[in-house]
Amino acid sequence: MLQRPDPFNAQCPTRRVLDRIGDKWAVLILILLEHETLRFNELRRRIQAISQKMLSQTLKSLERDGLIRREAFPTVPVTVEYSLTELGRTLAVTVDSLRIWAETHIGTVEAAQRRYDRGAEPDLAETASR
Amino acid sequence: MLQRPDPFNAQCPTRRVLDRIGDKWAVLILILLEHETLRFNELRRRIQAISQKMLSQTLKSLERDGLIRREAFPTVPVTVEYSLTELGRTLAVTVDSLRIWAETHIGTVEAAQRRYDRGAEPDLAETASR
DNA sequence: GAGTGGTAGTATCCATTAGATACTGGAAAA
DNA sequence: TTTTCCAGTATCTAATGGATACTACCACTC
Repeated sequence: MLQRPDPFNAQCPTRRVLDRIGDKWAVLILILLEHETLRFNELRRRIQAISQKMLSQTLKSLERDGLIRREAFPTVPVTVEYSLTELGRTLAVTVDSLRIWAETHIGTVEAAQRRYDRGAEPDLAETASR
Repeated sequence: MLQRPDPFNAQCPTRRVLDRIGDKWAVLILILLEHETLRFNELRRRIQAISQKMLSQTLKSLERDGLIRREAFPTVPVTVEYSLTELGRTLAVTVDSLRIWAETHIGTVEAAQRRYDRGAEPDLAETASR
């Protein structure tokens, strides 16, 4: 390893990986595939408001990164199954903790948003001096 | 709580929260602020290739969500410090595990990409039949 | 036997978004 | 005196995301 990973350097590969992970559709797909194998249109129905194009694109990227496996069965019409690879499984666990965080703290976040939108200081009227 | 959180429903608030979290700039900012308080231009220098506009926008969203705190000091020129709130700190820990995942598995991901780009099956030449 | 719906996508176009660039205004450094 | 820094905003353009239509084949309904 030539230099230690630095995701804040735009050229560093870990940055590219983080950018991929930090993608809303990728996150949702990983979470969904964590517990079951799903087909293209099943994924589409589950992830509301995703377009076919984005689903197709995101699946392709995830496959390229070795995170998911695509298997096509020569049925009529063709059947395509998507599942996590071992690598993908390790990431899915991590990513799922984001979902858990969101579900746990959604109330606090929404309260903060209301406070902010009501037009004032988020916590205290603090504009300290130096 | 009227219904259980479902991030796959486009209307569910947890989905909106996940979308916010699943944002590459937000992820990087949270990781950076986990261990220190930083000012606007310091953040900009650290996060390579972020534009002022996106930094400004992302900071505003994170502040609105109650994840970071913005403090302005009436110096000349004005000094603005950004730090995590308690809520933000809980998220930063989770998000940082993404960075750790990326740094740990970057080699495997890059190998998978090379294999994929070399034009063939990612793992085995498997096109099973049914 | 015509129409509808399902399979897994691709192609195209347009709206939204991200990014590049220039600008603010006052002070300090070169 | 020109440049630099602070923390942004404003504007314009390039890239991206999303809506829609289409493929080709088959099953099912009417």
